Amino acid sequence: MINDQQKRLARYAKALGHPVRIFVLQTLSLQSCCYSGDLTEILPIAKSTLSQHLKELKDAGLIQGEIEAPRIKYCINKENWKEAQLLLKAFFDI
Amino acid sequence: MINDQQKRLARYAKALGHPVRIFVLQTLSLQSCCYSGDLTEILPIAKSTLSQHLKELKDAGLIQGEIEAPRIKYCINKENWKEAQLLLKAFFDI
DNA sequence: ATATTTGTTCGCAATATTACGAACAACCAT
DNA sequence: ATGGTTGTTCGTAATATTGCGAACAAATAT
Repeated sequence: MINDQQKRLARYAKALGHPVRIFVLQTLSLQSCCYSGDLTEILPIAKSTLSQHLKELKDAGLIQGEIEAPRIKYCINKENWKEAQLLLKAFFDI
Repeated sequence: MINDQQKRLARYAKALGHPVRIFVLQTLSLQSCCYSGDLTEILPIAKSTLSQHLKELKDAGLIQGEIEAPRIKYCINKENWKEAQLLLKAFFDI
């Protein structure tokens, strides 16, 4: 009934469905990458909460983390970012 | 910290974050309007569940309902649809 | 070895989401 | 008036989300 494209689009949209995650993605796409600590300094939430939001974005495939001990460098997952962009574009240009 | 645009974008994205709601919006934008009953016939969910999803989309401002007794005609809310489109476009074209 | 930095995981709580069936309200037709 | 159609609302249940602090793990620095 509901196809895979619709499910993937909904999955991406769900990941975008929180102000903090929008902010994180905007930050990442403006400066290509950043560290979790950079975000903790700016955002008025506990680091454990931020960690959950980052996990949410990771699970959705929109970002990826690279260990740069002792920190973790987060970047946009360009491939999936592109897919989300295309799915949303197709959706709105119906 | 987090501005109004980011909140509105997250609000729209959240509304798009379920396959059923994606399907409903696609249907509505392809045929401009439709009745709730049309969707109930196609979708494998209870009518009360569909009603909840429609309410969700209405609360987010993406659709609007017009009484055509005894049915209700649902249409895209073009103004807010446009806003969502522009916010998402700006977001991905960063 | 010990302490510091960085970020995740755990435990908990409050609230939201998703889903269903039954009951209800509004309107039309007979 | 009685019955049929349409869709919402209510009650309930299971699960997910959001958020915090404390505890933990991994690596570096002293």
